[in-house]
Amino acid sequence: MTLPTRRERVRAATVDEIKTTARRLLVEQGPAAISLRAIARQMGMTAPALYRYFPSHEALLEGLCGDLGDELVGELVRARDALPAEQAAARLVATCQAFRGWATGHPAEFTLMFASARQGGCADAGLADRMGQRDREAARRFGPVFFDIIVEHWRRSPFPVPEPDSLSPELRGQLERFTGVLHLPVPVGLAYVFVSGWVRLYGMVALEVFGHLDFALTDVEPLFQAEMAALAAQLGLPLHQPTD
Amino acid sequence: MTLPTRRERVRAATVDEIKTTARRLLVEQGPAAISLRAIARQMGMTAPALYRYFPSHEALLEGLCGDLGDELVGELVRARDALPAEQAAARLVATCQAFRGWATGHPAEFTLMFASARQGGCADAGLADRMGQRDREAARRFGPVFFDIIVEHWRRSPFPVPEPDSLSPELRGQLERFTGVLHLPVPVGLAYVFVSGWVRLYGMVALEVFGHLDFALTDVEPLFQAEMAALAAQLGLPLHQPTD
DNA sequence: TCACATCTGTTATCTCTGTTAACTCTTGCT
DNA sequence: AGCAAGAGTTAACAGAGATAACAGATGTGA
Repeated sequence: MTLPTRRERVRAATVDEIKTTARRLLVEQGPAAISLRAIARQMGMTAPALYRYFPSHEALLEGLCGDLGDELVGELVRARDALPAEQAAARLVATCQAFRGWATGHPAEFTLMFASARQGGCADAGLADRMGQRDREAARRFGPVFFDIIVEHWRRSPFPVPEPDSLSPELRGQLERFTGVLHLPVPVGLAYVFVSGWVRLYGMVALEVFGHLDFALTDVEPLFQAEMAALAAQLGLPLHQPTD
Repeated sequence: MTLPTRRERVRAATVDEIKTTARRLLVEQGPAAISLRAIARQMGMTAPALYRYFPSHEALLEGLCGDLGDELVGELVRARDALPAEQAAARLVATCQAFRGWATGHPAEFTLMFASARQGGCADAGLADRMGQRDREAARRFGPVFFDIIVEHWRRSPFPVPEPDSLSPELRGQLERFTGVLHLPVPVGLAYVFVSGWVRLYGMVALEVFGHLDFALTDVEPLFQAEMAALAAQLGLPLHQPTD
């Protein structure tokens, strides 16, 4: 654990400025505007200089996505810790609202992080690299945040979850492996509640940000509140949502 | 209603070949490979010739998305009509499975259609144009397909839906406007069931295609079957899913 | 203090992209 | 036959990512 040298410090600062500039271009002019030349121009540099900091344009975007992920996780944690640990259900709802708030407040960033095709599963395994697979661990980092809160709530005040027998063997096996990896002594039904809820949360937020709900709704807020109320009820805590 | 002239026919055929070629490039080499020059090369033409058929690269992608939408809607209708109209709940489940099947079978196409940011709602109204807003009516076309089936099922065998009073005034107002536009004499609760279900379906399929579920599941199929069973149960018809 | 090596930036250049203008040839109609 | 519209070409421009070769600055050890 040695101190960073002076060079390392200015280098880190430059890396940070590059990503900040890239993000400003993303927000102000869209993803297509994140070009090495534009970034360099904004910084008073020339494009090839950026290759001293990132090996490629794609690597720069990955770095940006990493920062965005850190920021989003920070928002979620902040929302969680704003409420006392005893009110775990309220914490979960607040964290969900923070997730939606960040996504709708930063649609360009959300799209960059979440709207890329999967890694495997295609007929051609290498296809994902050619498609915009930015942050392979985007959801890998946010899902667990919610799961942790759910587990914490369930420990404090257990609520009914599906019985193991009510799940198909294949699904139960996968969910058991998931909870097993995390070394958490919780019922599989809780994992199912989590995954099912994560699907609902992501679906609603993504549909809203991508504008795929405005064929029916002009404002997603009421629907979101209703779903949050349903979620709270499912967690055994009928929550009267604050009309913020 | 006049017959298409010979010129119009060969022109339509060329337009079709352009979109087919673009799609092949998309599937084989990713979205970045859909360049005018690559398309023209594959067709034995030069790039500027394509401007006789599409005013811009973006317009070409929009046209492609339109075709993909037609294909997907066709798949959904085919899945629906493969079952007798009396089994409306089974029809709905089959249509959902067709949706997932097409999305997972055509991840590149699905991403192109559904993973673009919204039109309005940004601080800057013109931002959406700079972001990849391809088919503004993508979801606008698929949602209603599912809603029609739900309405049909509800007419044949009404199942319990949320009471109007259980919905917040804002949400109820929006849902009433939605059903009102469609001139369908159905309860608002049915619209809520639809929107909520559409969120779950889209969320699950998008998470699967984008690879954002593999932190917990290696195969989404069992989860999907479970959710379909839950959906069928909600519709008043406990459906024993076929172990395909 | 001097010398050497590393780091950070430059310019020049390559191939590729979307796009436009100007031109040629073919097709179809009068 | 003649003429206009359509469909294709080549040439060119600005901008993209990426690489190589070069120029100073920075930091380190003799």
